[in-house]
Amino acid sequence: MKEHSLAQPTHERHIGIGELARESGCKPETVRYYERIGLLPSASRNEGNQRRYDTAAIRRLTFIRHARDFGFSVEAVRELLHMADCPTMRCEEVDKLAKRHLAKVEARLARLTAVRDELQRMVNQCAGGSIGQCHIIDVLSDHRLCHQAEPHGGAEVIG
Amino acid sequence: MKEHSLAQPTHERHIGIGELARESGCKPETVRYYERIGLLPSASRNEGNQRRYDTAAIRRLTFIRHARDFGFSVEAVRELLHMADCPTMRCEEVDKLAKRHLAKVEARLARLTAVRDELQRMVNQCAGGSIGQCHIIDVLSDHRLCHQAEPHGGAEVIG
DNA sequence: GTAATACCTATAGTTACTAGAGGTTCAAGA
DNA sequence: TCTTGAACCTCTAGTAACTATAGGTATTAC
Repeated sequence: MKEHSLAQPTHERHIGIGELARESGCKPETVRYYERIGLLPSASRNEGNQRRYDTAAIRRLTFIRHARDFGFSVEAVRELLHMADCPTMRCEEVDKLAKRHLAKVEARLARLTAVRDELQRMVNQCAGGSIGQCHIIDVLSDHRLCHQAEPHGGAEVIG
Repeated sequence: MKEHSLAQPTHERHIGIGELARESGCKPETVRYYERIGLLPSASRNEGNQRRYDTAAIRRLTFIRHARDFGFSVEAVRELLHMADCPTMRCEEVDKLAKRHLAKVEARLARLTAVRDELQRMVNQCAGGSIGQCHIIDVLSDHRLCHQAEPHGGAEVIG
């Protein structure tokens, strides 16, 4: 079965930061940022001090972007990268990280669904009069009018 | 029918910032922050320069927290407050704001659901071997293994 | 009176980037 | 070869919505 490492040296192709960014779906500033915070190793430079990347870098950045897209925090991505760099390690740790993350996503999903339902109710009940009789303002003003079973969590539910 | 204003002067009760925070489910620092950015008016002070609040302030802060809990941005809350302060205004604007927000919530919900499904698939397929054969690392490394119909959006999906 | 707690201001830190200023290098066309 | 425009460089500051810290004052309970 295949073994994957995100740091294999390859000599196939050397591209600039712009192309790397385009290929992995982010911006050059973000690539430099990831280098600064140590998610990407310091890139090699050409004569004119510009960064050059090989396919290993593309793979590593794609991994990072993909993990970020799944909602893993930068620190979690750092851990995942570290683990992916040790292919002989047992994968229980990865699994634990993924499961913990899944639990967070599910909690957030439940909360967001409740918010959606309540917003829908609010919007549906708007009769279109003056703000003095507006149901939306009512719901936002008075916690007792809220149909949600659970109390409101933090404001970070949506982002 | 009742009219609600968030700025009615009342003289029932005067409480400190700690109690206000407790009653509306946030921290004193947050209350001061809201005052600083103008969501709450400058509070009156007692002899010793400490903020005192009446029930109107409790109502206003509850409104703010509730709207934030629903995921409205601070700027949207500022608009909602402004509208709630004019009870004779037509409520179309509030309705528009709520509907726009609902659309955002629904988009986010769809995305988060897709992420949840993929995470679940990832976790379920973990056979518990070494990281070299770990399916989770695979999925994160290789975009082609991802079952999602839509391309990944930004990393801000989850917060 | 004293000690614990609550409060005050001002400033800096958080997350994960993004944007800007001001300057250098590269690639293509005339 | 020269020139122009895009891409690149570093460094610093800005974003959202708070949160935390430092260093000091006020209030309250005993």
